Amino acid sequence: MDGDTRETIRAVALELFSNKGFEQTSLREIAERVGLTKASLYYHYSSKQSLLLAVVEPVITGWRTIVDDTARLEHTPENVRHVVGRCLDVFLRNRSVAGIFQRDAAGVAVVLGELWDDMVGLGKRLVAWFAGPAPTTADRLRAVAAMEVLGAVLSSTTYQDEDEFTEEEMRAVLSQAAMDVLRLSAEPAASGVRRLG
Amino acid sequence: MDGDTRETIRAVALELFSNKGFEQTSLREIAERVGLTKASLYYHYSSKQSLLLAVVEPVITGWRTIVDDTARLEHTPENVRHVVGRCLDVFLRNRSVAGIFQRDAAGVAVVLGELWDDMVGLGKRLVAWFAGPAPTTADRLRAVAAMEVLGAVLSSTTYQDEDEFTEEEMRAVLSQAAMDVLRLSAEPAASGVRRLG
DNA sequence: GTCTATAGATTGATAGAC
DNA sequence: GTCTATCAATCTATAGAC
Repeated sequence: MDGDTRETIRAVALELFSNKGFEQTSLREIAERVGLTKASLYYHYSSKQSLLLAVVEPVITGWRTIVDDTARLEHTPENVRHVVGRCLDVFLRNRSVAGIFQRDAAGVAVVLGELWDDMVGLGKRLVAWFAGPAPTTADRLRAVAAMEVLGAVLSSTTYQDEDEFTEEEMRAVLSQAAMDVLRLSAEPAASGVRRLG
Repeated sequence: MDGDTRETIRAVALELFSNKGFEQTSLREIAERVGLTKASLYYHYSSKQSLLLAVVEPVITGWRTIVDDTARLEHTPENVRHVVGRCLDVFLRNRSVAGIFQRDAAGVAVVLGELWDDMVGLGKRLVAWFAGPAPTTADRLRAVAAMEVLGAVLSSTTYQDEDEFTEEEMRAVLSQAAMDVLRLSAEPAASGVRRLG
Protein backbone atom coordinates (compact mmCIF):
# COMPACT_ATOMS: atom_id res chain seq x y z
CA MET A 1 0.00 0.00 0.00
CA ASP A 2 2.39 2.67 1.17
CA GLY A 3 5.30 1.68 -0.99
CA ASP A 4 7.28 4.65 0.19
CA THR A 5 7.74 5.06 3.92
CA ARG A 6 9.90 8.08 3.37
CA GLU A 7 7.06 9.89 1.61
CA THR A 8 4.58 8.94 4.32
CA ILE A 9 6.85 10.47 6.93
CA ARG A 10 7.11 13.63 4.88
CA ALA A 11 3.33 13.87 4.56
CA VAL A 12 2.76 13.39 8.28
CA ALA A 13 5.46 15.89 9.13
CA LEU A 14 3.94 18.43 6.76
CA GLU A 15 0.55 18.06 8.38
CA LEU A 16 1.89 18.41 11.91
CA PHE A 17 4.35 21.21 11.14
CA SER A 18 1.64 23.28 9.46
CA ASN A 19 -0.97 22.65 12.14
CA LYS A 20 1.11 22.88 15.31
CA GLY A 21 4.33 24.53 14.27
CA PHE A 22 7.81 23.09 13.80
CA GLU A 23 9.16 23.41 17.33
CA GLN A 24 5.86 22.26 18.79
CA THR A 25 6.03 19.01 16.84
CA SER A 26 8.29 16.30 18.26
CA LEU A 27 9.76 13.40 16.33
CA ARG A 28 8.06 11.13 18.85
CA GLU A 29 4.68 12.45 17.73
CA ILE A 30 5.51 12.06 14.06
CA ALA A 31 6.75 8.52 14.63
CA GLU A 32 3.60 7.59 16.55
CA ARG A 33 1.37 8.94 13.81
CA VAL A 34 3.31 7.10 11.11
CA GLY A 35 3.38 3.88 13.11
CA LEU A 36 7.13 3.68 13.65
CA THR A 37 9.52 4.37 16.47
CA LYS A 38 11.49 7.55 16.78
CA ALA A 39 14.72 5.76 15.96
CA SER A 40 13.34 4.44 12.70
CA LEU A 41 12.74 7.97 11.45
CA TYR A 42 16.47 8.51 11.53
CA TYR A 43 16.94 5.76 8.96
CA HIS A 44 14.95 7.88 6.50
CA TYR A 45 15.94 11.39 7.59
CA SER A 46 19.22 12.22 9.24
CA SER A 47 17.79 14.93 11.48
CA LYS A 48 14.70 16.93 12.26
CA GLN A 49 16.17 19.75 10.23
CA SER A 50 16.57 17.56 7.14
CA LEU A 51 12.94 16.52 7.52
CA LEU A 52 11.90 20.16 7.50
CA LEU A 53 14.05 20.72 4.44
CA ALA A 54 12.37 17.84 2.62
CA VAL A 55 8.99 19.35 3.45
CA VAL A 56 9.87 22.86 2.45
CA GLU A 57 12.52 22.84 -0.24
CA PRO A 58 10.37 22.06 -3.32
CA VAL A 59 8.20 25.08 -2.61
CA ILE A 60 11.18 27.34 -2.17
CA THR A 61 12.52 26.17 -5.51
CA GLY A 62 9.25 27.05 -7.23
CA TRP A 63 9.28 30.39 -5.50
CA ARG A 64 12.83 31.10 -6.58
CA THR A 65 11.92 30.37 -10.20
CA ILE A 66 9.21 33.02 -10.17
CA VAL A 67 11.47 35.66 -8.68
CA ASP A 68 14.35 34.85 -11.00
CA ASP A 69 12.05 35.20 -13.99
CA THR A 70 11.12 38.74 -13.01
CA ALA A 71 14.73 39.77 -13.67
CA ARG A 72 14.01 39.50 -17.40
CA LEU A 73 10.49 40.94 -17.23
CA GLU A 74 9.65 44.53 -17.91
CA HIS A 75 7.46 46.16 -15.27
CA THR A 76 4.23 46.59 -17.20
CA PRO A 77 0.71 46.21 -15.76
CA GLU A 78 0.19 43.03 -17.80
CA ASN A 79 3.45 41.54 -16.60
CA VAL A 80 2.73 42.47 -12.99
CA ARG A 81 -0.64 40.76 -13.23
CA HIS A 82 1.07 37.71 -14.69
CA VAL A 83 3.61 37.50 -11.86
CA VAL A 84 0.88 38.08 -9.28
CA GLY A 85 -1.00 35.16 -10.78
CA ARG A 86 2.03 32.90 -10.59
CA CYS A 87 2.58 33.79 -6.94
CA LEU A 88 -1.04 33.01 -6.11
CA ASP A 89 -0.68 29.67 -7.90
CA VAL A 90 2.33 28.70 -5.80
CA PHE A 91 0.52 29.64 -2.61
CA LEU A 92 -2.69 27.88 -3.63
CA ARG A 93 -0.97 24.67 -4.64
CA ASN A 94 1.16 24.61 -1.51
CA ARG A 95 -1.12 26.07 1.12
CA SER A 96 0.24 23.88 3.92
CA VAL A 97 3.91 24.58 3.31
CA ALA A 98 3.38 28.28 2.67
CA GLY A 99 1.32 28.41 5.87
CA ILE A 100 4.36 27.17 7.79
CA PHE A 101 6.33 30.19 6.62
CA GLN A 102 3.48 32.55 7.39
CA ARG A 103 2.49 31.32 10.83
CA ASP A 104 5.76 29.88 12.12
CA ALA A 105 8.46 32.18 10.77
CA ALA A 106 10.13 32.41 14.15
CA GLY A 107 10.22 28.65 14.52
CA VAL A 108 11.71 27.77 11.15
CA ALA A 109 14.00 30.75 10.54
CA VAL A 110 16.65 29.52 12.98
CA VAL A 111 16.57 25.95 11.64
CA LEU A 112 16.69 26.90 7.98
CA GLY A 113 19.61 29.25 8.55
CA GLU A 114 21.04 30.57 5.29
CA LEU A 115 18.14 29.11 3.33
CA TRP A 116 15.83 31.37 5.30
CA ASP A 117 17.99 34.35 4.49
CA ASP A 118 17.79 33.34 0.84
CA MET A 119 14.01 33.34 1.01
CA VAL A 120 13.93 36.75 2.62
CA GLY A 121 16.21 37.90 -0.16
CA LEU A 122 13.81 36.51 -2.75
CA GLY A 123 10.95 38.32 -1.06
CA LYS A 124 12.87 41.57 -1.13
CA ARG A 125 13.67 41.18 -4.81
CA LEU A 126 10.04 40.50 -5.66
CA VAL A 127 8.84 43.48 -3.64
CA ALA A 128 11.43 45.64 -5.38
CA TRP A 129 10.17 44.46 -8.76
CA PHE A 130 6.55 45.09 -7.79
CA ALA A 131 7.52 48.62 -6.77
CA GLY A 132 8.63 49.32 -10.32
CA PRO A 133 11.60 51.32 -11.66
CA ALA A 134 12.66 54.45 -9.78
CA PRO A 135 10.07 53.89 -7.06
CA THR A 136 9.09 56.38 -4.40
CA THR A 137 8.92 55.21 -0.79
CA ALA A 138 5.14 55.08 -1.21
CA ASP A 139 5.61 52.74 -4.18
CA ARG A 140 7.80 50.47 -2.11
CA LEU A 141 5.33 50.45 0.74
CA ARG A 142 2.47 49.57 -1.59
CA ALA A 143 4.60 46.76 -2.98
CA VAL A 144 4.98 45.35 0.53
CA ALA A 145 1.23 45.66 1.03
CA ALA A 146 0.60 43.85 -2.25
CA MET A 147 2.77 40.96 -1.07
CA GLU A 148 0.68 40.78 2.07
CA VAL A 149 -2.50 40.68 -0.01
CA LEU A 150 -1.20 37.56 -1.72
CA GLY A 151 -0.69 36.02 1.71
CA ALA A 152 -4.43 36.36 2.26
CA VAL A 153 -4.74 33.05 0.42
CA LEU A 154 -3.20 31.45 3.50
CA SER A 155 -4.88 33.40 6.27
CA SER A 156 -8.35 33.21 4.80
CA THR A 157 -8.92 29.98 6.73
CA THR A 158 -8.07 31.80 9.95
CA TYR A 159 -10.56 34.57 9.42
CA GLN A 160 -13.30 32.59 7.73
CA ASP A 161 -14.77 29.17 8.33
CA GLU A 162 -13.72 26.14 6.35
CA ASP A 163 -13.21 26.34 2.61
CA GLU A 164 -15.57 29.21 2.03
CA PHE A 165 -13.75 30.45 -1.04
CA THR A 166 -13.04 28.54 -4.23
CA GLU A 167 -9.57 28.63 -5.71
CA GLU A 168 -10.83 30.45 -8.77
CA GLU A 169 -12.43 33.15 -6.65
CA MET A 170 -9.29 33.62 -4.59
CA ARG A 171 -7.25 33.93 -7.75
CA ALA A 172 -9.63 36.46 -9.28
CA VAL A 173 -10.35 38.60 -6.23
CA LEU A 174 -6.89 38.65 -4.71
CA SER A 175 -5.02 39.33 -7.93
CA GLN A 176 -7.38 42.24 -8.53
CA ALA A 177 -6.85 43.41 -4.95
CA ALA A 178 -3.09 43.27 -5.36
CA MET A 179 -3.30 45.28 -8.56
CA ASP A 180 -5.51 47.82 -6.76
CA VAL A 181 -2.93 48.20 -4.02
CA LEU A 182 -0.21 48.71 -6.62
CA ARG A 183 -2.49 51.21 -8.38
CA LEU A 184 -2.13 49.29 -11.64
CA SER A 185 -5.74 48.24 -11.84
CA ALA A 186 -7.37 48.41 -15.28
CA GLU A 187 -10.75 49.00 -13.71
CA PRO A 188 -10.69 51.94 -11.31
CA ALA A 189 -12.04 51.33 -7.83
CA ALA A 190 -15.54 52.59 -7.13
CA SER A 191 -15.37 56.09 -5.69
CA GLY A 192 -16.99 55.93 -2.30
CA VAL A 193 -20.07 54.26 -3.67
CA ARG A 194 -20.73 50.64 -2.93
CA ARG A 195 -22.27 48.52 -5.67
CA LEU A 196 -25.24 46.51 -4.47
CA GLY A 197 -25.14 42.73 -4.60
CA MET B 1 18.20 53.59 38.02
CA ASP B 2 15.98 50.65 37.19
CA GLY B 3 13.47 51.19 39.96
CA ASP B 4 11.33 48.41 38.66
CA THR B 5 12.95 45.04 38.08
CA ARG B 6 9.65 43.58 37.01
CA GLU B 7 9.36 46.08 34.19
CA THR B 8 12.95 45.49 33.10
CA ILE B 9 12.24 41.78 32.81
CA ARG B 10 9.17 42.50 30.74
CA ALA B 11 11.13 44.76 28.40
CA VAL B 12 13.90 42.20 27.89
CA ALA B 13 11.37 39.44 27.34
CA LEU B 14 9.53 41.56 24.77
CA GLU B 15 12.72 42.17 22.85
CA LEU B 16 13.75 38.52 22.82
CA PHE B 17 10.28 37.14 22.12
CA SER B 18 9.81 39.46 19.17
CA ASN B 19 13.29 38.86 17.74
CA LYS B 20 13.73 35.13 18.29
CA GLY B 21 10.24 33.83 19.01
CA PHE B 22 8.66 32.67 22.25
CA GLU B 23 9.70 29.01 22.23
CA GLN B 24 13.17 29.90 21.00
CA THR B 25 13.74 32.17 23.99
CA SER B 26 14.68 30.46 27.27
CA LEU B 27 14.27 31.90 30.73
CA ARG B 28 18.00 31.37 31.19
CA GLU B 29 18.67 33.78 28.33
CA ILE B 30 16.27 36.37 29.67
CA ALA B 31 17.80 36.11 33.13
CA GLU B 32 21.32 36.50 31.75
CA ARG B 33 20.35 39.57 29.78
CA VAL B 34 18.63 41.17 32.79
CA GLY B 35 21.52 40.29 35.10
CA LEU B 36 19.67 37.88 37.36
CA THR B 37 19.46 34.14 37.77
CA LYS B 38 16.69 32.06 36.35
CA ALA B 39 15.26 31.40 39.79
CA SER B 40 14.94 35.09 40.53
CA LEU B 41 12.65 35.56 37.55
CA TYR B 42 10.15 33.35 39.29
CA TYR B 43 9.87 35.85 42.14
CA HIS B 44 8.49 38.38 39.63
CA TYR B 45 6.63 36.09 37.25
CA SER B 46 5.11 32.77 38.26
CA SER B 47 5.80 31.10 34.90
CA LYS B 48 7.01 31.67 31.39
CA GLN B 49 3.39 31.81 30.31
CA SER B 50 2.57 34.60 32.75
CA LEU B 51 5.55 36.53 31.42
CA LEU B 52 4.19 36.22 27.91
CA LEU B 53 0.80 37.39 29.16
CA ALA B 54 2.35 40.46 30.76
CA VAL B 55 4.06 41.26 27.47
CA VAL B 56 1.03 40.72 25.32
CA GLU B 57 -2.12 41.45 27.26
CA PRO B 58 -2.16 45.28 27.11
CA VAL B 59 -2.09 45.18 23.34
CA ILE B 60 -4.89 42.65 23.18
CA THR B 61 -6.99 44.91 25.37
CA GLY B 62 -6.48 47.86 23.05
CA TRP B 63 -7.30 45.64 20.12
CA ARG B 64 -10.47 44.40 21.75
CA THR B 65 -11.63 47.98 22.34
CA ILE B 66 -11.40 48.80 18.65
CA VAL B 67 -13.33 45.73 17.61
CA ASP B 68 -16.00 46.22 20.27
CA ASP B 69 -16.51 49.79 19.12
CA THR B 70 -17.32 48.66 15.59
CA ALA B 71 -20.44 46.97 16.91
CA ARG B 72 -22.00 50.43 17.29
CA LEU B 73 -20.54 51.86 14.08
CA GLU B 74 -22.39 52.00 10.81
CA HIS B 75 -20.42 50.66 7.85
CA THR B 76 -19.79 53.87 5.92
CA PRO B 77 -16.60 54.72 3.98
CA GLU B 78 -15.73 57.40 6.54
CA ASN B 79 -16.21 55.03 9.44
CA VAL B 80 -14.21 52.31 7.74
CA ARG B 81 -11.36 54.74 7.20
CA HIS B 82 -11.58 55.71 10.87
CA VAL B 83 -11.38 52.12 12.05
CA VAL B 84 -8.55 51.37 9.65
CA GLY B 85 -6.68 54.31 11.14
CA ARG B 86 -7.19 53.06 14.68
CA CYS B 87 -5.91 49.62 13.72
CA LEU B 88 -2.81 51.10 12.15
CA ASP B 89 -2.23 53.14 15.30
CA VAL B 90 -2.33 50.06 17.51
CA PHE B 91 0.10 48.24 15.22
CA LEU B 92 2.44 51.23 14.94
CA ARG B 93 2.56 51.87 18.67
CA ASN B 94 3.08 48.22 19.48
CA ARG B 95 5.20 46.98 16.60
CA SER B 96 7.17 44.52 18.71
CA VAL B 97 4.21 42.86 20.36
CA ALA B 98 2.15 42.76 17.19
CA GLY B 99 5.16 41.29 15.41
CA ILE B 100 5.10 38.39 17.87
CA PHE B 101 1.58 37.53 16.77
CA GLN B 102 2.47 37.88 13.11
CA ARG B 103 5.71 35.93 13.01
CA ASP B 104 5.23 33.47 15.87
CA ALA B 105 1.56 32.54 15.79
CA ALA B 106 2.36 28.84 16.06
CA GLY B 107 4.56 29.42 19.07
CA VAL B 108 2.22 31.55 21.14
CA ALA B 109 -1.16 30.07 20.17
CA VAL B 110 -0.69 26.98 22.35
CA VAL B 111 0.54 28.96 25.34
CA LEU B 112 -2.16 31.62 25.19
CA GLY B 113 -4.89 28.99 24.92
CA GLU B 114 -8.35 30.54 25.17
CA LEU B 115 -6.92 34.03 24.97
CA TRP B 116 -5.61 33.16 21.52
CA ASP B 117 -9.03 31.91 20.48
CA ASP B 118 -10.46 35.21 21.73
CA MET B 119 -8.04 37.11 19.51
CA VAL B 120 -8.93 35.04 16.49
CA GLY B 121 -12.56 35.76 17.28
CA LEU B 122 -11.82 39.48 17.40
CA GLY B 123 -10.09 39.24 14.05
CA LYS B 124 -13.07 37.47 12.55
CA ARG B 125 -15.46 40.11 13.87
CA LEU B 126 -13.36 42.91 12.44
CA VAL B 127 -13.10 41.21 9.06
CA ALA B 128 -16.85 40.68 9.08
CA TRP B 129 -17.38 44.37 9.80
CA PHE B 130 -14.97 45.41 7.07
CA ALA B 131 -16.88 43.21 4.63
CA GLY B 132 -19.99 45.29 5.24
CA PRO B 133 -23.65 44.27 5.54
CA ALA B 134 -24.92 41.43 3.36
CA PRO B 135 -21.46 40.79 1.92
CA THR B 136 -20.70 38.58 -1.05
CA THR B 137 -17.89 36.06 -0.73
CA ALA B 138 -15.75 38.47 -2.76
CA ASP B 139 -16.47 41.17 -0.17
CA ARG B 140 -15.37 38.87 2.62
CA LEU B 141 -12.22 37.93 0.77
CA ARG B 142 -11.32 41.56 0.18
CA ALA B 143 -11.90 42.21 3.87
CA VAL B 144 -9.35 39.51 4.71
CA ALA B 145 -6.95 41.07 2.22
CA ALA B 146 -7.47 44.50 3.79
CA MET B 147 -6.54 43.06 7.20
CA GLU B 148 -3.35 41.71 5.66
CA VAL B 149 -2.56 45.13 4.22
CA LEU B 150 -2.64 46.57 7.73
CA GLY B 151 -0.15 43.91 8.76
CA ALA B 152 2.28 45.39 6.25
CA VAL B 153 3.21 47.84 9.02
CA LEU B 154 4.90 44.92 10.74
CA SER B 155 6.47 43.13 7.78
CA SER B 156 7.84 46.26 6.15
CA THR B 157 11.05 45.78 8.14
CA THR B 158 11.41 42.29 6.70
CA TYR B 159 11.11 43.42 3.09
CA GLN B 160 12.88 46.74 3.37
CA ASP B 161 15.99 47.88 5.17
CA GLU B 162 15.87 49.62 8.52
CA ASP B 163 13.31 52.31 9.21
CA GLU B 164 12.83 53.38 5.63
CA PHE B 165 9.28 54.55 6.13
CA THR B 166 8.04 57.19 8.55
CA GLU B 167 5.03 56.46 10.70
CA GLU B 168 3.03 59.16 8.96
CA GLU B 169 3.77 57.69 5.54
CA MET B 170 2.78 54.21 6.67
CA ARG B 171 -0.45 55.56 8.08
CA ALA B 172 -1.27 57.46 4.91
CA VAL B 173 -0.22 54.90 2.30
CA LEU B 174 -1.49 51.79 4.03
CA SER B 175 -4.85 53.21 5.05
CA GLN B 176 -5.34 54.26 1.43
CA ALA B 177 -4.23 50.82 0.26
CA ALA B 178 -6.68 49.13 2.62
CA MET B 179 -9.49 51.34 1.33
CA ASP B 180 -8.49 50.49 -2.23
CA VAL B 181 -8.71 46.78 -1.46
CA LEU B 182 -12.14 47.29 0.09
CA ARG B 183 -13.11 49.34 -2.97
CA LEU B 184 -14.14 52.23 -0.75
CA SER B 185 -11.48 54.61 -1.96
CA ALA B 186 -12.54 58.23 -2.51
CA GLU B 187 -9.84 58.68 -5.13
CA PRO B 188 -10.11 56.07 -7.87
CA ALA B 189 -6.97 54.14 -8.67
CA ALA B 190 -5.03 55.16 -11.75
CA SER B 191 -6.15 53.08 -14.69
CA GLY B 192 -3.10 51.28 -15.97
CA VAL B 193 -1.07 54.47 -16.14
CA ARG B 194 1.72 55.09 -13.72
CA ARG B 195 2.22 58.65 -12.50
CA LEU B 196 5.81 59.81 -12.71
CA GLY B 197 7.69 60.74 -9.53
C1' DG C 1 14.37 -1.37 7.97
C1' DT C 2 12.77 -1.55 12.40
C1' DC C 3 13.50 -2.27 17.00
C1' DT C 4 15.12 -1.46 22.36
C1' DA C 5 17.84 1.21 25.16
C1' DT C 6 20.19 5.11 26.33
C1' DA C 7 23.18 8.99 25.93
C1' DG C 8 23.54 13.99 26.32
C1' DA C 9 21.68 18.32 26.58
C1' DT C 10 18.27 21.80 27.72
C1' DT C 11 14.28 23.38 29.61
C1' DG C 12 10.66 25.13 32.96
C1' DA C 13 10.08 25.09 37.60
C1' DT C 14 10.86 24.38 42.89
C1' DA C 15 13.21 24.15 47.64
C1' DG C 16 15.42 26.48 50.86
C1' DA C 17 19.47 29.31 52.60
C1' DC C 18 20.71 34.12 53.06
C1' DG D 1 14.73 39.76 46.46
C1' DT D 2 18.37 37.14 45.03
C1' DC D 3 21.02 33.26 45.36
C1' DT D 4 22.73 27.91 44.87
C1' DA D 5 21.34 23.51 43.95
C1' DT D 6 18.43 20.35 42.04
C1' DC D 7 14.27 17.96 40.10
C1' DA D 8 11.59 16.06 36.58
C1' DA D 9 10.35 16.14 32.05
C1' DT D 10 11.22 16.37 27.27
C1' DC D 11 13.77 16.49 23.35
C1' DT D 12 17.16 15.29 19.45
C1' DA D 13 20.15 11.91 18.30
C1' DT D 14 23.01 7.52 18.51
C1' DA D 15 24.51 2.50 19.45
C1' DG D 16 23.78 -1.90 18.42
C1' DA D 17 20.77 -6.24 18.26
C1' DC D 18 17.65 -8.52 15.10
